Amino acid sequence: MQRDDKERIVSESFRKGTTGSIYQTLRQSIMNLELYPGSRVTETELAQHFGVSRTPVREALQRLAVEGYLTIRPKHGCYIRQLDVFELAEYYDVRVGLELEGIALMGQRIPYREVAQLAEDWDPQQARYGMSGSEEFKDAEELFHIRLAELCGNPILVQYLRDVNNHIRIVRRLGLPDQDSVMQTYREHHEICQRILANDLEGATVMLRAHIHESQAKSREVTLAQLQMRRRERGLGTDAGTASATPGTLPAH
Amino acid sequence: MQRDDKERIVSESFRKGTTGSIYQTLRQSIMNLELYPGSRVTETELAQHFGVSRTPVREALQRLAVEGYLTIRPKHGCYIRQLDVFELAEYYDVRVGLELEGIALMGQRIPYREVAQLAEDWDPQQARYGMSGSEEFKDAEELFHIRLAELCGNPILVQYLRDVNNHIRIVRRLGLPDQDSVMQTYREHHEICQRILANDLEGATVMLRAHIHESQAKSREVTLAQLQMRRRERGLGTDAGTASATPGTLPAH
DNA sequence: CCATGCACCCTTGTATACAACAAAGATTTG
DNA sequence: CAAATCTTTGTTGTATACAAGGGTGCATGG
Repeated sequence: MQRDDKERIVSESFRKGTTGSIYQTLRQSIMNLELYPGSRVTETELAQHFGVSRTPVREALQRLAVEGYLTIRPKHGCYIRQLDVFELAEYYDVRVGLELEGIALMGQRIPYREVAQLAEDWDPQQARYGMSGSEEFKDAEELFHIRLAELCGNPILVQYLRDVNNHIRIVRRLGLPDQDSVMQTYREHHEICQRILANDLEGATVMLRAHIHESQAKSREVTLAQLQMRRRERGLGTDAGTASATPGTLPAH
Repeated sequence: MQRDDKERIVSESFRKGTTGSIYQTLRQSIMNLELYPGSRVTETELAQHFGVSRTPVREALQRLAVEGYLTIRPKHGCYIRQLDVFELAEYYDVRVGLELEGIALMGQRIPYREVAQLAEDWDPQQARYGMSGSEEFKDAEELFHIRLAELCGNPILVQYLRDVNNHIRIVRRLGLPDQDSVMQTYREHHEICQRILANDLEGATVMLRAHIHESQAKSREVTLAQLQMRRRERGLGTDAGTASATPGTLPAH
């Protein structure tokens, strides 16, 4: 019937209602590292925190487990998924595979108009300097790659790319890029579009691959630094708070 | 902690227990087209059939929905996902992206021993003719691609490839290949390995791309034919049985 | 002091009861 | 007769009660 049921379900049925909001809140908390990787959460605990029964909490947790955000140890508890620098690097490589195939799929039928629009959006001349270091820039950066992939006309591929992005967004948001990085991103995005417009798909893929690999390298640094920092924080705090994620660390709803 | 939690969860926690067995059974039924695409199932119905309460059934359905095997219309029912030839083609293209990146990731560190083993397994000289048209051959064919991908050393990529395979396995099993197709598969698999061993990654990717595209084309024919056939069956049968999947169509447990 | 077995507690897994909502059909009214 | 509304029925969404299993700590014996 529809091509992207997965996304439909997410937005329509899961985002509304008790289960959906809990799922989303938990996912955000994991993303923001408010729920520290490796810490344990229990269904009862979360149910009390959200003021609902265990049922919707359980469903949200099940879903998060399927999607890889946490691990359910049967009859024992849920553990927030660990950040693993190697694993994150692997996600970046998957990104490369998907995005490059996206370019390749454009083949001869290049959607010039849309690519030109993207190129314009990322014209270094028009770079809004206020965006450096902001969340807004991170979102825009991620969106560029999604948009580009969408132009290949393969919704399933985009769906997978979104999934990959969900997993690396945690670290993607950690580092605040300096002005130079922002400008470089603008240049690279712009150049990639230009290559596509010039029918040089080969050149575009080479650039895109390099571009993602740069992000990969940066993410690696940032992750290590962040983990170090958090670990130090934990080391200083009371040891009791580290074993289980206290409900207080979750945002009030 | 571990790299492939997703797979771990599947095998450890989901496959055992009530929820797990129901999940697996339903998934199989969907794969075998025993639950016809588009038909509706209800939680109560399935619970009665399996002799359990709605809870485990519900969890299994939720999971199948997240994984894209069915669509949950809120407060209305679950619909088995439609087979869509365009969508299937898209999954094949994602496969291309992932598998090709897998080859690329081997880079300079080619695991010669393992590739050589694969090449030997698919030596056309040793082709077991009895396999033609058998389920065994389909499994082996799918496994070849997984094995090859595993050699790139990126478990996450393999995980995604497995997910893609889960979605196209439905149609992959439909057509029974003739002797010629089997031999051709042997030759191509063998040749791809040889290229890799000769350090000709470029050549290997070209071949692999063509190889998958052939499967894609075949799957397209087979799907169309199968859907036609099933539709004719449905047209002949009682119309009552088509609206909802009767429990009788599910395998006894 | 160490190993081993046991008991308790905590957490998940399942069953059941109830509430809310949507769709389809009956009924009423213009 | 048609259209709109109300009712009824079926289905999912949530809450709660109970069952089962595993982990930890303690006691006990060597």
